[in-house]
Order: sequence, then C-alpha cells, then structure tokens
Amino acid sequence: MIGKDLGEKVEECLEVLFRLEKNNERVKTTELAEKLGFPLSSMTVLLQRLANMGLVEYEPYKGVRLTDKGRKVAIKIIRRHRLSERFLTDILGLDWCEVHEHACKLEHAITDKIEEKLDEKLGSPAVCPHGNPIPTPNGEIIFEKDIPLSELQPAEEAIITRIIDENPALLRRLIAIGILPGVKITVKEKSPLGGALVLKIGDYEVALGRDVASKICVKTSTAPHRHRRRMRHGAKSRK
Amino acid sequence: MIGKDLGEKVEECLEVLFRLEKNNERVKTTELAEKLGFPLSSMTVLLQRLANMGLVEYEPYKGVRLTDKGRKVAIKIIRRHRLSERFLTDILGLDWCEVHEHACKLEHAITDKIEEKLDEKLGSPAVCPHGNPIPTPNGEIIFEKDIPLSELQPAEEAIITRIIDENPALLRRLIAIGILPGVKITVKEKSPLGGALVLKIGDYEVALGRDVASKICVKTSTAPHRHRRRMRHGAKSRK
DNA sequence: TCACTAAATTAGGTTTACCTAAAATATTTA
DNA sequence: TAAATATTTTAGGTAAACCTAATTTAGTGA
Repeated sequence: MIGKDLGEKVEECLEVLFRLEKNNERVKTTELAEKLGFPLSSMTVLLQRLANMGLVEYEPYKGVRLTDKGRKVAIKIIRRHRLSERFLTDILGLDWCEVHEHACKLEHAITDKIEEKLDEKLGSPAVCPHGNPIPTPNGEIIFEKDIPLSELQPAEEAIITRIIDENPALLRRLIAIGILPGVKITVKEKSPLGGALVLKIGDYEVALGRDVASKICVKTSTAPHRHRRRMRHGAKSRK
Repeated sequence: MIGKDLGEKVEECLEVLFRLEKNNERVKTTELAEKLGFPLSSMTVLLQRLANMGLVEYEPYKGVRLTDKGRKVAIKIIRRHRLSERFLTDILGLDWCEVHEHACKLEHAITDKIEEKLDEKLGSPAVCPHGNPIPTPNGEIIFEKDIPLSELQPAEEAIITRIIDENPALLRRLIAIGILPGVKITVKEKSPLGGALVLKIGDYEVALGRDVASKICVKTSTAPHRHRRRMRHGAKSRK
C-alpha cells in the first residue's frame, strides 16, 4: 500500500464537517448526514467511530466538532479536492461547473507523491476554480477577506471572490450571466427584505435572488489592500 | 453518484484475471489470490460472487475464467490504469518505474468524462510507459507481435517493446543499464539451459539472467512490417 | 411543569471484506 | 490403488457500511 487509508467515508465526513464548522460551534448529526447523503443512523455510528479514533469530539444529542487531529486530516483532503478541481479545469479542460463531483472521487486516489507533483505542475495555485483557498502543504489556509454579495449596498462596487455552491445547474446559470470569480460587479438596486438584487456586470444588468446572492462572495474595491487572515489547523477562530 | 461502482476489489480482480489468462485456460484461485495479495479464502468467496454476477465462469477446484461481460469490465479498468500511468509520467513527470502502484489507486477514480479528456490531452497514446497496449475506448487491444527476449538467439537484433513487471526496484535496475521500451539491443552470447544472456545496448555490454530476460519483450528487426493482431473483448485467442 | 413533537440514538438485519481454522477434494507417490 | 500431501473450499467470527424500525432524549407549547 502506498498511503494509509482512513476510508473514503471517514475522509468525506471530516471534509464536510470542516466546511460546516462556523465559530467553533458543534455541528448537528442531522446536518452532516444531509450534506453527506448518509442515513442518519449510519451517521451516528460513524461519528462514534471517529470519536474513538480521536478525530472528532462527539457528545450524543449535542453535536460534533473536529479535533485538531481531525482538522488536519480534513484540510489534507480539502487540499487534494481543490488541487483535483484545478487539474480538471486547467489541464484537462473540464467545465468548472461540473468538476466538483469528479474531484470527490479523485481526491481519495491522490497519493502524497501525486499531490506534490500536481501542485508543482499547476504552479501552486492559491484557489480552486470556485475561488476557495487551497490549503498549503503544511495545512495553512489563507482566507481572502470577503463578504456575501447579499450584504452589499446599492452603488457599491466589488469583485467576485468565490461561489459557495457546487450545484452544476446553478453554476451554469451563473456563468451564463457572467458571474464567476474575478469579475467586477456593481449593485444597481436592492429590494428590501430578502428581495432581489440588480447588478451591473460589464455592460449588462442582471437580477439575482437574495438566496443566490448569499452564496456569492465578493471583496469590495473600497479596501484595496487585501486583508488576509492566516489560519493554521488547530488555531481557534476568534469570534 | 457519477458512475456505477463495482467495488475496487471486484475491479482489481477482473483486471489481474485478464492479465493472467493465457490461451483461454482457467486461472487457479491460488495464483489469482497471490497476485492480488488477497487471502485465499476471501478469494474463493469473491470468485463465487463474481460468478453470480456473471463476470466469471467459476468451477470449484478447477479454476476461473472471464466471461465476455467480465472481460469488458477488465479492459475498461486496464485502459484507465494505463492512461493513468501515461498521465503520471507524461504530464506530472513521475518516474515510470514507480507509476504502477499510484495508477492502481487512480484507476478506480477515473470517471468516463475524465477518461475521455485524459485520452485527448495525452494524444490517444497506444502504449503505457511499460510498453503495454492501451485498449481503445471500444475495448480493442492492439497487440504488437513480440517475443520474450529470452527466446532470442546469439547475433539477433531486436527492439524492446515492453517490460512485463511492475516492481520498481527491478525497473530501476533495468533503466540503469539502458533497458526500456524502444531501445535496440543485440544478443552477444547466450549461455545454455536457463543461463544468462549477454546483450549489447548502445556501446555497452550487459549480462542479464534468463528469468529477467523472460520479462522483457522484443520485436525482432528481421520482420520490418509490424504484424498486428487485433483483439476485441470476447474474441477467442487462436492457439 | 407535563405532555407532545422533533431530533438523535440504539437495536437488529444485510452485504462486503477480511481473518483463522477445519473440512473436503485433487494430486502425487509409494 | 491406497495413503500421504497439497490445494481449495467451507465454517465461523469481526468490522464497516448500509438498511428499517424501535426507543430515548431534547426542546416546545399548553
């Protein structure tokens, strides 16, 4: 064997758990199970097993949280996932709206050696095709300081940093109206109370539901210097 | 899910079974188990399951043989394995003596789409880095007519076509003395009864054990036209 | 606070994939 | 050909990963 295998289920679980954790709060078993498409009862048993392995802190009925050890594994998988996505778009030429699910399989087959060579070949990219940061080989994640598009006010200008959704259908729709990482947009109108936003993209104007807008992150051009926050695995995020 | 999964064990088993089958003869359970590194008892049970799925013909105590359906699956996996190897050497720059084991993991993560794009990117290569033919998308395998180096007679010239072994240590040794696919060699001496061969490679002479020589295939330059044999999955090989 | 509902866990059953050890079958040799 | 030996299968047990159907716990509303 070429690298110890924790099992795909375990890896997937840690990966999704990492993305679901916000503000160091525990994640509910149900939420995890839903995102992973696992049956609830299997989820419970898996979490108990992960707890035994020291990868998560698990309190029945309370929820689950990654340990430092678990977070380390999660970040490694996420690195491989995002490098796989870059490989699929940059080298093989797949559409970035469809790479996520292919990368979900690939990530578990990437050995240390392949990871190293792939990163080299790709020129150590900072972000995946969706705009999410690719962890460094040591497990550092460099976040760009960005905010949901839905929080922008009329007349504000911003550049799209990332799209937090992997649904190919949604991504295709967004691409069709010119929304992808790196693009500059201006808010023309904003209906109150969760209503739509009207954006100017290039020479066109498009309307976008608030729910979709909340899945798109932007950095406002009012802050020309990039504010970066470095995070090492194991670091507690400050509230 | 992105492609129905037969399970890695099943895929590996069919793949190795394909390579072990010669002259349409049944393969022994033990031989298969050894090559796969599976325990014998697990092997038996797996073969029974494969037989139920219609992928092999299995007769207890007699051995096992691929069905057409099983052969089709095997060829698909072999295609993905060899494309993966080409990817690892040609695109990522890994040494070809070490790509086999990495490809063993990768092959199961290659989706139809990735297979298609990878083949395109690589320029539809005919052979893997070891010189083995890569099956076409329809499952055709185009064999070069070659013979084991150990069958050459003194003074015969030939070009190395393939090396039928994946052991990194052995491959490294062979590369060190200039033995790799495409290289021209001449037999200088041949000791009788399984003894060593002395070869001329470029300006050097090297000695090679008969056992190692039998793992190296060559095409003799006496037959300038390539004799090719096309084989479709399911075709019976003529004795 | 007590009952009720929703969330989460446990219980019990299946399949795959491993293990060890025992039994059955085939082959060899005396 | 019969006994000895080697090969192969079956038996019985464990763990992961699923399933469905209880049961237990937590949170809510009357």
